[in-house]
Amino acid sequence: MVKRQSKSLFDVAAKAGVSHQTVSRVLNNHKNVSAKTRESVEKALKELNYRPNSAARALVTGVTSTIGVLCFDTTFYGPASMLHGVQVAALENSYDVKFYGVQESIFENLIDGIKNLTSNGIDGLIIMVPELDEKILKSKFLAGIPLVLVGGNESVNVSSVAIDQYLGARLATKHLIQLGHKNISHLHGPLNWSDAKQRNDGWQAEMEKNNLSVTSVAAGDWTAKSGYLAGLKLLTHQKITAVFAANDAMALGLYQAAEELGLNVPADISIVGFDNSPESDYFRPALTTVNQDFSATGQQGLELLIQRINGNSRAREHRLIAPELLVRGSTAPRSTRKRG
Amino acid sequence: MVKRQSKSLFDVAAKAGVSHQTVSRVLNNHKNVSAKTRESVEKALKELNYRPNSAARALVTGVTSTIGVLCFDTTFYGPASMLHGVQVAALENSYDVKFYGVQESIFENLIDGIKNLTSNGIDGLIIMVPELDEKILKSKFLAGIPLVLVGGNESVNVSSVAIDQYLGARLATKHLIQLGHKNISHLHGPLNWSDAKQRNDGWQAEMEKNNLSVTSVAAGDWTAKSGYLAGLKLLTHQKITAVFAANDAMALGLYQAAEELGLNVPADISIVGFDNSPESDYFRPALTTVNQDFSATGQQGLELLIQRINGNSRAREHRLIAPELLVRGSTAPRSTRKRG
DNA sequence: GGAATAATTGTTAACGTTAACAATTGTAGT
DNA sequence: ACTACAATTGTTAACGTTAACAATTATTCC
Repeated sequence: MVKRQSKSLFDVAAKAGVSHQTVSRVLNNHKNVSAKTRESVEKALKELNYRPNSAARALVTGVTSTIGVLCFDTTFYGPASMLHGVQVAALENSYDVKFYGVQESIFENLIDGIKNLTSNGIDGLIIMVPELDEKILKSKFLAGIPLVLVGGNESVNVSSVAIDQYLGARLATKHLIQLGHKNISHLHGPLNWSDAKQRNDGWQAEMEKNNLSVTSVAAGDWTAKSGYLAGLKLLTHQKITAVFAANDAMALGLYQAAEELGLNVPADISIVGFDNSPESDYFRPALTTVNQDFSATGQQGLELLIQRINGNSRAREHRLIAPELLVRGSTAPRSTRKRG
Repeated sequence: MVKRQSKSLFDVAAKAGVSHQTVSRVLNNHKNVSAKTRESVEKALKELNYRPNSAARALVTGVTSTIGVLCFDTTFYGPASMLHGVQVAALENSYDVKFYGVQESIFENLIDGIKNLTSNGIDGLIIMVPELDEKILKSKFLAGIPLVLVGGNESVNVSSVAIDQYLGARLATKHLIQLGHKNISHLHGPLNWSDAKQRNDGWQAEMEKNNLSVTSVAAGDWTAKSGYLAGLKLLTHQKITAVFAANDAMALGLYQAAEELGLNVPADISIVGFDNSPESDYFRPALTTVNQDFSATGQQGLELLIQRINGNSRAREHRLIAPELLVRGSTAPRSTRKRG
């Protein structure tokens, strides 16, 4: 509780022989400060190693130059990269970033996080969690706070940026269909995650469009292990010739299961992942996957938030960033040879 | 610049029919508030949806309940996990976390980050970057700020927590030696990273202790790709029977190179990684690697920082957390059969 | 029951900054 | 030189909180 006493405007003012307000003017680049005074103030500023007290500034202006990020607490590649994107973008726009990570994206935790972040410490908030109850957005704690949803959740009344998961899933599925596959499983993530849900929907839509059955699904939890376990079950079904996994880690687990079952990827089984994690190009075979531009997402999320903070646009905006399919070595035309 | 006008203590006080100071007492759990007034104040607090203004509080107390984290801006598994560990620990101790990520850990960037973080907005600082010039720690901007180095850097005058990279590297190397390998390469990370340096030193020390040559080394940049490229060169040397890679991603790249060169892991080449990334157990073969307890590191770093903030201990403390070797499928006794 | 003391509440000041306005100084035009 | 106006500087107040002290009310003890 030792108070770190740093120099105040008054100290600088005394040294420069001016009033504290003049020092403030120099600091904030106001015009109407004569070159001479500006110079002597800047000299004093430097000599005293003055740094502004952000709390005092925030108190009087109501502006903190800090944005809050409510995110899910994980090191999964996808969420971590998105977070990273926001952070880089914030820095470029000289905003500070305050994080609050929830271990589970349930109502109470999210509200706690929002309460914490919004106690006047931030100018705006980015919410970036796997699932989001619409009720939360109506919370009184969010009243008046510029808000942007990044990474998956949507709501008519709130600006948002997301990568089009639905499209990504369709691209992946379409690719498999074009290779001649008909029995295509989907290994989805936790369906309470909006990303998982949308990838699942995309797969389903593309399959149905081609009159293919959507009965073969398995549930994973994003981890390689869950992919492996699901794979052991899925791949014993003779008919399955391709699996669309909802992320790269689970796809890796599938590789392992395929190997144990004596199946070759891609000769016997084609596999598509999602995320384009940096290692996926070095899986053997290299993984066909869906690339997402996480930094663009972060960048644009921040852009929208700054718009809202500055009140430049009254309208809500919803942006969707298109992902792209990267075809690599884990997918091949459906072979006619019998498995087993 | 729209000032979000929230309720102040005075609004609550008026509603409850007491003075603002009494409300403050209720908020801060002071004793000597009668049950009756406390109750009515709490009612008013709730009805008005009061939330304290942290800027005002910080201004008068000098305490922000926020710690700063200066870190390297990356999504590499190691650094990202460490960051995650700190964040979780901070939340548990009800500290907020402010991040500043540098793209390159050079002097100017780090000083910028320190300036930014320390402008009175934080109670203490955790520095967690790949390399750290001792000069930076002497910077006037750090004067008086509780400080802890986490994750690799050390300095006599500053508390620190790190995972013992040197020990980890020795464990990995020793394991290979015990399996009978003699020509053991090391694929190191960027040697300006203290972690990379220490892993390299550990490998070297263990090799020399056993009178083995330390001439076969290659340089990577932590990515799988760099591991692959290095592997193509390293593994063409007939004598090499084992490689210790400085992280898991590079080890994965080595797998790929080995495969292309027609070498079997582990029959022809044993490979050890470092990090125990979640996927490493599903590399084929599963990767023998060194596990690091990142969350413990974050936890203890925060613990030390809180000690310094509270002034409980005047002495600097240096903690080293022991990593452990996980033996999996990528290492095997040196085979006597000829390669090629 | 009255004094002494403890418990509770209120009042004023302070934190360091910016905003609003007032005062001063400089400059240009007649 | 004198007025009008612009440019520069200074003074005071305010942001919302806690700290320090003062004032009041309740309790205890003889």
